[in-house]
Amino acid sequence: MEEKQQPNIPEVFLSPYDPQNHEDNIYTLWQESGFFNPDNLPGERTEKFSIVMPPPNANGSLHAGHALFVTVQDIMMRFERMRGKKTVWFPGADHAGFETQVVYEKKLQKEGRSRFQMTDEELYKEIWDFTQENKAFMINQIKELGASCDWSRLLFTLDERVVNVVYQTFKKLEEDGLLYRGARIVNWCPKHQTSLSNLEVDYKERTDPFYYFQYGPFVIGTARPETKFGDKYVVMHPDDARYADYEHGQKIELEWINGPITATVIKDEAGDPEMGSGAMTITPWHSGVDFDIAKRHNLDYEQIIDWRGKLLPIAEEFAGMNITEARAKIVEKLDQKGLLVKVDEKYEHSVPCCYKCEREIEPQIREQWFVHMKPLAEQAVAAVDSGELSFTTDRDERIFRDWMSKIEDWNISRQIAWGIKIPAKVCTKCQHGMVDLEDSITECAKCQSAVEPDPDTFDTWFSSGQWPLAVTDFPDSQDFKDFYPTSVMETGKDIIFFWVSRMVMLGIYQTGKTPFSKVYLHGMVRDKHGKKMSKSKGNVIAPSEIQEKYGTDALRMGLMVNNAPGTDMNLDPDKVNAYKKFANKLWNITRFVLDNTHDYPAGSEHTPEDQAFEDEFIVPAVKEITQYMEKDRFDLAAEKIYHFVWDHFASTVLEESKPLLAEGGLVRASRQRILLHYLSTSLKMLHPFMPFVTETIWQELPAEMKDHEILMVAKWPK
RNA sequence: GACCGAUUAGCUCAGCUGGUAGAGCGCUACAUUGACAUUGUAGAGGUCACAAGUUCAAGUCUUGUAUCGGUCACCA
Repeated sequence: MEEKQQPNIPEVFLSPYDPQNHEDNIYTLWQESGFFNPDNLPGERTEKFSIVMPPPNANGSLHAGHALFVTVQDIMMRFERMRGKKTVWFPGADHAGFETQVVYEKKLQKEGRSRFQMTDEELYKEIWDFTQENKAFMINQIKELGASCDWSRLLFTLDERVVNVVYQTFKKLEEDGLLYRGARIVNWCPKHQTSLSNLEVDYKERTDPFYYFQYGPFVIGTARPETKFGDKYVVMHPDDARYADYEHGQKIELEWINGPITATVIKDEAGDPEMGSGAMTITPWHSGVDFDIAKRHNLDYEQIIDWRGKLLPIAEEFAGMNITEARAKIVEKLDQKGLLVKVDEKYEHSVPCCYKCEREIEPQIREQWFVHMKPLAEQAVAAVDSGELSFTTDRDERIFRDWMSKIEDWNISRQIAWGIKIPAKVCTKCQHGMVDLEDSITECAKCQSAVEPDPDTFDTWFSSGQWPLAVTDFPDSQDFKDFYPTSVMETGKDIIFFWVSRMVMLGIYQTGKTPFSKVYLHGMVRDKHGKKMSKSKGNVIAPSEIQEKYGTDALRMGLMVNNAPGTDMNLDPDKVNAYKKFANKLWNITRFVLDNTHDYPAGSEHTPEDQAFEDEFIVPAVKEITQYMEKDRFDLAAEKIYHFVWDHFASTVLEESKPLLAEGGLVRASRQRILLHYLSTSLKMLHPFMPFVTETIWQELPAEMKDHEILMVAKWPK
């Protein structure tokens, strides 16, 4: 009884583990050690291991998805660091072009302001200040998650180094004939006043009326009567027997919305005889399919709807109306003229919408920069074929190949202020575009007319696609030589096309090598019932709140255990709580071990029984866990360690040790040795998952137990 | 339209190359001045969606069916 009041343990173990008391200090310890930086790591390290962090958007606070990727990548980093590799994790922050501008526009709206009342320069300046503030906040949150990244290598996606790489690539694409500027159909968002890439368009299911109109001798169908003012071509399949009497190019006089017009018959394979009457009119300015037909036959095209979604003067009495208002009135007028044949009220189709505001996309023709993707995609696929690039699941590889096989040219121009300026001049007369990094071009190369700077910015993903190059400081730096290609790209499966595929293509394009040799994709983090987290549902789980309540280590374990890679995972606070208890279990195990080993005679040998015990249990456990780690099965490794520590170490080894320790002599010493070995092995294997509590305990252990004074760089057990 | 995934305990999910099922939470009973109540012990609860096939043996492989979910493409 008396002895219990003076246990032989550091005082800190007398009360339960409290994460709040230790996490900040431990992170400071790591940071001050300098070991986040590969140049400072102890020992000889030849094999390299590097990860480029997907830079979080500097426009808000971290969500559960961030917590997941930080955890997964930190586990990879800590594991490889302990295995003696020269490790570096490059952190970053993303200006996130359109995303951030949308966030900021909402903020402006709340304040009763609008981006359209400001100059681009004013807007840019305000968003800059906004992101810098968020960036600092966000970096702090990443640190709180325990991220062992090298902050001396932090990069922001608008830093000069990034801009330089992007400009060099832009120039090279032009020189290689892979870049063109042209008037093409783009996805135009009338609300955000910018074009979007195909990936930024969502298709929404709608049921709308579908109208059939008498168009001269033909019946044509449409869901969009408001685009039909300029339709003066009627298209049908060349083999459609119903229209055999009509010649390609034949002119037909007919009555249309605002009076008589002359229509021209066009025979084109795009006409689908199965669809409606088999005849259709086309609106090349506002439809991709129609645009292609018009190009094939060199037809005229004219803009019907303006950039804000209102009808232009060609609509005569309907000019200035927005399209939804005009639609009903146009139908009414055609009906009065006896040209409305019938209406199908239940026409189901999907319409393209802006992925941010859900407003319908209005296809428009606009001069934009495009990149020819096919040659780039071919190289990317070749890298997968050769094994230079691999995916952790076959499924992801198939998805990647499939997308590459039907890739289309990429519109990289955006009409937003918040982004990297496109370094180009545009002819004021013929619209010819010229790449101009030096800002030295003063007249059009084609027609010698005056030029002006291209007002547009790059699609964020065009610069993000070159992130591994910028981060490693392509082309001449030591980092580039040491760490490119990086070891693994770990990111969300939702951006495999947006980001991963573009990095692969542009990385190979610039260096001849894939930017990373392996792709590990994680799924979405959902709430405990598998529902998507959203502010409107009120089920958003903020990582910081979980950390405050259960500790960072518990959150990390909760995100890893029982969550197979690549699948969506549910975050349940009760599950996190289980790992808070686990951290405390480890804490109390340590308390018991230290209390019973203070008199351990250093260097004493095992009894044969204890040696056999070690061989039978510790050795295979370490082997199995290490194999899981090597296969990126952190979910299985975490669970295995959990059971090793709780069910085997605590419940079995420790309990069985109690009588043996009481025996004294060699039996006691041998058992002490086992307990110490179990403890240090457990701490090491658990460290990648629960870095804070394991390092906190490590700092309290006697020096003779450690192969390095900091657990983060201690040796992974064998 | 094309492709993909899922269907395992009350809930949310693991289960690798085939050998009669696991985790967390929840539930029941008992214990407890003991390293730890952020505990321990014991227990209830699953014909692993359905059908057929391969096999000595299938949650695990093959085929089909049903239900749910996702991605891509497209529509005059």
